[in-house]
Parts: sequence; structure tokens; C-alpha cells
Amino acid sequence: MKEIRVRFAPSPTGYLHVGGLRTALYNYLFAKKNNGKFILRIEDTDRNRYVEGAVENLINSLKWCGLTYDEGPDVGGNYGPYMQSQRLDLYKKYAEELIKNGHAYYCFCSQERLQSIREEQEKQKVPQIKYDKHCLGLSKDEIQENLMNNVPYVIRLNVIPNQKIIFQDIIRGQVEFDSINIDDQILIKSDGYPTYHMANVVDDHLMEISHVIRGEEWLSSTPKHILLYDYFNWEKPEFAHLPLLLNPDRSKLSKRQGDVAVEDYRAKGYLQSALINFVALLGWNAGDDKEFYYMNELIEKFSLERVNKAGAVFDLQKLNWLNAEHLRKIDNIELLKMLKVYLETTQYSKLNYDDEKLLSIIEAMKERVSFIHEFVDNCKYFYEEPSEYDIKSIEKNWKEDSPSLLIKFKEQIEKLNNPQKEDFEIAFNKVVEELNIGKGKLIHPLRLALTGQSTGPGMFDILIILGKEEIISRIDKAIKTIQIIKGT
RNA sequence: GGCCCUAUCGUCUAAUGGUUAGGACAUCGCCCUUUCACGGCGGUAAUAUGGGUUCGAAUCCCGUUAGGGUCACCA
Repeated sequence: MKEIRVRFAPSPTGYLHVGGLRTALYNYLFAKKNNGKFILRIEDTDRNRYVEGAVENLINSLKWCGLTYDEGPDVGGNYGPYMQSQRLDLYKKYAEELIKNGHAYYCFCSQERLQSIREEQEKQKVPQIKYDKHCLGLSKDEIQENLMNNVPYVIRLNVIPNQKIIFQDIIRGQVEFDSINIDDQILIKSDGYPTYHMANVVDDHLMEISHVIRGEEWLSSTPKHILLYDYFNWEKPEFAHLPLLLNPDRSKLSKRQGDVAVEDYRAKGYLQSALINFVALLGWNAGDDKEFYYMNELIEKFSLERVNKAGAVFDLQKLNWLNAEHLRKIDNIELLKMLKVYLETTQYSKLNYDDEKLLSIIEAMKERVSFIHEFVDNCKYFYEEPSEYDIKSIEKNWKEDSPSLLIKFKEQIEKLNNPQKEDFEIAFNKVVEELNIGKGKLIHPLRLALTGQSTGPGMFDILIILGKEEIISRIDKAIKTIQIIKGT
């Protein structure tokens, strides 16, 4: 059997789009599943859109996602170079071959003439605006003369009209087009660079790509590619056109309506395993109820036949849920490393908490967060004393006798020497029993005094993390501050 | 506008001619917990529409509607 070879072929626009990530991922999964090769090819044939550092950025995002490729610009391979801008001679050579066979021709028409053709056709309301094949009628001598005089030219595909072009798409089944609707596509631009269609077909052939897996936006240009394969007399690859990723309003996923770059999600603290899991499920499922996947499981289960036809809305809520799920599966030692990295970027970088303390924060918060940064943002009271107290909680939980209860509790704490979690528990119970009150009467104002809010981990987890001295000082401060707030 | 693709809960989807149309996210309620979260249980919620074919249609066919893609010397 022929070797499976697939490619991800982005143009370097500056970042990796999540739609591109999904395309890359499906290519990767398909290759790995079938013991094939996954190739990265950079389609940088538009000199006007050159962006400094775009390729490096793309490669970084791909690597962060764990999509390692077998061949590519920075890793090499037997089919290189993998940057189209370094393959210009090849495209030229094949275009000239097409000219010899009559399947392509030189076109010397100016932009102005093309413009006026278009306007004229628009006026006449022709169904499909097309080039009028004017230069196809040029004699050999005229062409020679133009070339000698360095008249700028492009090379166009000579499309024969009224032919049915039929191909099988793995996802969509049979798709039919009529060549009457296909323009004499430019193959080589006047700057000598190829257009997408030319470069793509030549490279896919030369690189022995077995399956072209790409976004649906390419479906309607596939007949052009089919024509090229036929005119070259080359064997065609299999095609699979993936459904699009959509905004919540069902338009094509765009920057205007949220983040589209992989690096944005990375910067916001999304885990790569969660992003991959989420994106994999946008348009594919294994046919069962499983939704939590790691990459190796995706590889095992993936098949193109189970990819959906309809576009999928990129739903942040589900991504957030998956992120939390993935986060909870990470062991605490690993979380500790991640938390320390994050802390370095915050105002608390000079706190120098020891690992034991950070580990207990992780332990206390793990079921309550969806992101690493929430080990800090959702419980700042572990890193600094509260600067304000939740007003609703004051109204609800701060009673006349709250200060005296807290003072009683504080007195018990002051007696403790190097207290452990159980000691706090004993001290707490002692106060409650002596005063013969419900636990809530003390727990609520205590939580408010120590954290400034009414929600969070168990009280004794908070106590042990804060420690004796901090508890005492926070109780003192809270009593003073809240009395003032209540007074006004 | 031409051509092409698509259409199941708000969202992601399952059901490839016979199911009380299933699951997940979100949402609502209850339980657990003297907080919150996690967890458990339950509820609301879908086959766009009109015709066929068939004993039987979400599923096959045709029309309509709606959405999307594409029609560049961009990819």
C-alpha cells in the first residue's frame, strides 16, 4: 500500500489561527493513525503579505500544541525545500511544460484591460465574470516579440469549457462542477511567483502527498486543481474538505468576535491538552459518549469518515469546562511548577512562599479553579490581607456579637504553639461549645474577616494556610475596619 | 448575482429506514456541604419547511427557506 503523506500548508500571516490548528490537528491525527508522515509546508508566495517572524511564530504555536512534523522548513526532509518561495524555478518549469502542451498560455494583458473586461461583463450581467482568452489568440511571433521586449506577463491555465469535473471528497462524497464556471486561472504571476493553485498542485505532487485535508473554503477551487492534475497527467491525491469553524452568530470565525490565534489562548492560560481536546471535537467524534481525550487517544480513535459536514461554532464555555477538567487531572507537583511560573509574572513574585504552602493552596483550590492563574486571582487572600470586605456578606453575616466571638476565637489561637490543622479545629470547637452557639455563627464572620469574602475553601484549610500570626492580625484589622463600614 | 457546500436541543454532537430522538456544555431545581466549588440526582430544550418513496423517514429523492464558502497577479 502507498505511504500516507499529508501536509499542513499555511501561509505565514503572523500567527496560527485556531481554524488552522484544527486543520493541522486532523492532518496530524490522520498521519499518526495510519503510520504516515505529517509535513509542514510554508505557502509564502505572496510577497505583498510578507510578515517578519511569522514562520517562527507559526512553528512555535504548532510545537506548543504538540503537533510535531516529520518534514518541514526547520527539520528538513527528502522533498525539500519546504518553503514555496525557495521553489520558484520548479513552478516556472512546470508552467512552461503546460504551455508546450497547450494547457496554459502567456497573457500580456494590462491591469487596465482586465479591469475594463470585468466592468463590461458586469454591465451585461453575465453569470460568471471570466477572462476573455484574448492572449490565447496571439501568434507565436507576437508572443516572442512581447517576451523579447520584456512586456510583463502572467501564465494562465487554458480551461476548456463545458466539461464536467467530478471528484470524490472523503467527507462530502461526490462533488460536481462544470468547467464553464472556471476562469482561466493565473498560474504564474508577473513577479514570477506562482499562485496558490499552481504551487499547491505542483508541491503536493512532488512531495507525494496522498491526502489533501484542508478547510472547506478550498472546495470550490478544487476543480482547478483537478484540471491541473489532469493536464499534467499526474495521479490525484484523495481530498477531504473540513467544515468551517464559526463565530457564535454562525459567520466564519473571525478576529472581530474574539480570539482566533492559538497564542491568544495560550496567553490566557488555556492548557494545550484542553485546546487540542476541544478543537478535535469541533467537527469530529468517535461515535460514543467520550469527550475527554488526550492526544494519544485521539490518534487511536480518529478517522476522516467520522468528520462532520456542517460548520461548528467555537463555544468558549465548553472550552473552559474542558480546561478545568484537564487541569484537575494534572498532579499537584506539576501544578506547583506551573503556579510558580505564573507567580513570577504577578505582584506576588517577591513573596517567596515555600513549596509546602503553595501545595496546600493548590490542594485547597484545585476543585474550584479552571485556570492556573485562578490559584492566585480567585484567592488573593492567601497572598495578601484583604483590602476590602464584601458588602453583601457584611450585611448578611456580620452581627452585633460577631466581634466578641472573633475575639474569643483569637484568644484561643493565641494560646497555640506551632499549631497544626487539628489544633485549629479543636480551638474552634472549644469556642463554639463554650458559648453554646451554632458553628455558622462563628464560621461566617471568621471567613469574612480572614478573606474579605463569603466563599472559598474549607475554613480549616484557610486557617492552616494563613497561620497563627496572620489570623490574629487579620481578625484585629477586620473588627476595626468593618465596625467603621457598619457605622457609616 | 453564478457556482458549490450545509441544515437534530441555545452550543458541540449521537442515532447510517423501526429509539419514549441519546450524551456533553450552558441553564433551572433538589441532594451533599453551616460558605463556595467538586460530586450525585432530576427538569426545560431539537429533527428548518413543503411534497414525495416506503408498512414505516431525522435518515432516501425533489422543491422552498435559511446560513456559509467561493468567484483576485490573496492564500
